[in-house]
Amino acid sequence: MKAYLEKINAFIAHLDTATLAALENVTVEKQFRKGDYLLQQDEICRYSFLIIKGVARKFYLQNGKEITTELFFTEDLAVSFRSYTLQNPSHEFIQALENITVTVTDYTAFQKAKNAFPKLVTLDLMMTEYYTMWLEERLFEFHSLDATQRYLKLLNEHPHILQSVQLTHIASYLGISLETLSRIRAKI
Amino acid sequence: MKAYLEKINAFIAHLDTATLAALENVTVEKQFRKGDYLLQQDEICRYSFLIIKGVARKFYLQNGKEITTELFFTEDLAVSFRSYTLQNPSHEFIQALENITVTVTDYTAFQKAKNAFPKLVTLDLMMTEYYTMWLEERLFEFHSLDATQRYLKLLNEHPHILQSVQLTHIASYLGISLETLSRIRAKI
DNA sequence: CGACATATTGAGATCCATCAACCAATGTGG
DNA sequence: CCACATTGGTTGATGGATCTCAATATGTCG
Repeated sequence: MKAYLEKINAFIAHLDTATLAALENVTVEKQFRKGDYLLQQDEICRYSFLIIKGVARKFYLQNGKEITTELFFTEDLAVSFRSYTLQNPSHEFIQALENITVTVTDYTAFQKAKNAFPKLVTLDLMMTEYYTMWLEERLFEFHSLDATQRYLKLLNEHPHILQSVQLTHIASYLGISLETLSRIRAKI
Repeated sequence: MKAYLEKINAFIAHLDTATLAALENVTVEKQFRKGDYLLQQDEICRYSFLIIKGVARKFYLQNGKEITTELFFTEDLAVSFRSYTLQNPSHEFIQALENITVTVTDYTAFQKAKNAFPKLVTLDLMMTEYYTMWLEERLFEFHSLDATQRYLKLLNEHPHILQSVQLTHIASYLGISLETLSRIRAKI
């Protein structure tokens, strides 16, 4: 599946200059400071954020508790998918966990660019497919792995995660309590 | 989100005749009998199956046990997404749970049609987005709902499911044991 | 009817959550 | 620079949700 990311990057690299220019035209580089919100609940997700450097997370509130649903690392595209796609108010937040650098793409501008440059539709499709496969993988984890296995898999995929994401968020992301995570770690 | 399905149908309804013809050219109607496999493990998923009538399921094997990952009803598109997208061998099966009618679309033919008729790329994107939002919803269920809540939600979304899907498959789909499902049902 | 698949029920074990106490590191105001 | 609050993490005790195994019941179909 990592291979598919390379395919996407190759696809971008081989775009004609006009399409590439159109793509670059709708993106801006931007910085956020640790703790900043890239998106707040009830806002419409009007931008996608490609992480250049740093870590962010996506979460929502359930009875006042934060449920972390996704962690974003370098090369990940941070959006609230549903809000972005439907241009509806989001029930999710996106927050920088460190000072981060991102390239911001405006939804409306990108849609217009897609109309003018059809290859961008293909690109959009490929990126969506990639996210979809990732989601299926994550669903598999919840369906078939216990807490320890999920933690080990995460560690395996992101060996340096402990340096940038606190255990509270990791536990929430794994769908377990902080205490359980702590005990899992103690046992290893 | 149901609204998005309508948007997709409206999009299809308003396609120009040439594109529409191209779309119809790559699909065939077909029947399967109860128990038949639309896709087997290790096969490449070379077709998508739009369910016209009947019910099917997708599952994989884990230590010889069948884990049902998705149930397909009328208007659903039955594919092993990853296998279909990457044209890799599938680790999933797709099986008819009743005698079903589907429209089969050939992957390669559809890709070619997309090259000739760009609006089909947009259609593909929309359908993928729809599936993606569905996946996010399902992930939310695993992340935040207990077994009883998941069952009630499923019943609510598919009131007639008990007539066509046996409890064994429903339990597996919900990520719980058959016994637990039986007890949940007894309590209601 | 007999046979096989499907579902229910009971008992015990296991995983994980919750609540509470405690600890360590960090930061802040006086 | 110290006292103390705050945040993040650990550890212990207990209970609840769910699993597993086994026995029983209820189909369903040749």
